[in-house]
Amino acid sequence: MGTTPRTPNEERTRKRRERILDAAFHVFSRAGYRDAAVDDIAREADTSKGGIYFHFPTKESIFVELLDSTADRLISRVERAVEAETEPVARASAAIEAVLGIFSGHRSMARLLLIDGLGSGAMFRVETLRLHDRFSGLIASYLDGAVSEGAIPPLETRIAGAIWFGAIHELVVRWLVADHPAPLEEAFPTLRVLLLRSVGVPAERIASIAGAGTR
Amino acid sequence: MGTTPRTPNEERTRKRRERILDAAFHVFSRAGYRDAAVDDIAREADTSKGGIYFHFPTKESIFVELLDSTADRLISRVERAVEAETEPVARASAAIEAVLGIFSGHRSMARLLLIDGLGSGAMFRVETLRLHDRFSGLIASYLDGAVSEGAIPPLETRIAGAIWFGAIHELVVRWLVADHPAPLEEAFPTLRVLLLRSVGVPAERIASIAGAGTR
DNA sequence: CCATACCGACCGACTGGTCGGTTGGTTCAT
DNA sequence: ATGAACCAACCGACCAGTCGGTCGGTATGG
Repeated sequence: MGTTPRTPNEERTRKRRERILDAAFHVFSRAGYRDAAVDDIAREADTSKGGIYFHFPTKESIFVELLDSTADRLISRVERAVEAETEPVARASAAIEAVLGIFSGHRSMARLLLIDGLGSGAMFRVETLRLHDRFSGLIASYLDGAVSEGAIPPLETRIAGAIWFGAIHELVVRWLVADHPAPLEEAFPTLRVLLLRSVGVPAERIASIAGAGTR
Repeated sequence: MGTTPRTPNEERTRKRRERILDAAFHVFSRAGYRDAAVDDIAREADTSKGGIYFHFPTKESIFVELLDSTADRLISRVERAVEAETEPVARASAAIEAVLGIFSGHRSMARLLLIDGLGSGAMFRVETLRLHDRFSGLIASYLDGAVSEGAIPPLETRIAGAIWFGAIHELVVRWLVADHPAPLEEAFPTLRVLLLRSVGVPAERIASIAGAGTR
């Protein structure tokens, strides 16, 4: 699509942008949006503030682009993991596991996505909530599938999606802020059981999926 | 206890502090911590910046004191609501309802407690997480009670507490940020069913409590 | 009853520093 | 040589915290 480097110059520009975004990612996830100075990003990207403002109109635009592309990547990875399963409850379970696994392997990504978004200003709150919506919408769609296949009783899947997301969010945030790394996957079995039970998956079914999912 | 006003001067000082805290509460919950200038608080409290710095050492100290006292009040209100019930599952249900009800009636309190805390800086993240801990610890203790009375099967109540808190948190944050007020209590029935199911409360018991709780 | 001294509470101008964004000039590939 | 890419220096706004000074009330003592 738009990724074809017509001239070497365009390629160079693309590389530079990428480098700035990478640096911004690191600085933001280390210091948070407010405390990250554009000069810091410039230093980390081996460029200058002016150089950055040639490629991006505002500091905010860097952050938004970073949030969006990161969320895109994350969601597509979850979707890919879920495609491996066919049965709706197993899909939901796979989604939970995928999210925890990805975050577990990318602490700073998690930090950026889940904590810094709410960082400051109405602007960001809206942006971050859009992100929450994408996730919980994804979950809700799996739950809708499970309902229509009769795997679980009918329920307000929008609310359930939000609840699932909130539960996962809280566990990840705790893991992020805790000093002791305390492996995130450790909480997965309990989380899976609670979430599946919450939407009315029968106990036997949970047990059977548990066998496939945990090891 | 310490509330005896020895001299009229002490009383006056106490009043002044209180007035500053009230103003800070309003300004913080309107603008967020970072965007709230101490001058703004001074204006709202009908005093001056110097006046504020006579009573408080730093801007941060105002915020922390505000967070703590607000959380204290909130938690004690929840505990009082829960004391009315004796049966452990009903207690948990009452706790959920109480939290939603209180937040519903105090939007700005909720905003301050749940959103602005994560606002900025590691300092605050720690402070806010302490608050999350208090809540989810409270929930965990109710769940422990339910487990020991045999009302629900054994489970990792710490994790379950975090999950419950995360679920509630997410719903409240959505309600806070949404433009349309969309009554918070509306989500309560779904939330209660999902949370109670998640910890293994039998369906009949949930139904019986539902009758007592919703109207 | 008044005058002097004193003090806690309070004020607002100022300081020091930070940081987003701009600008005018320079480098470099083509 | 020409324009895209880049840079260092700079600007202006903002803001937490400080400081010298004011003021209303209270205590003292004559």
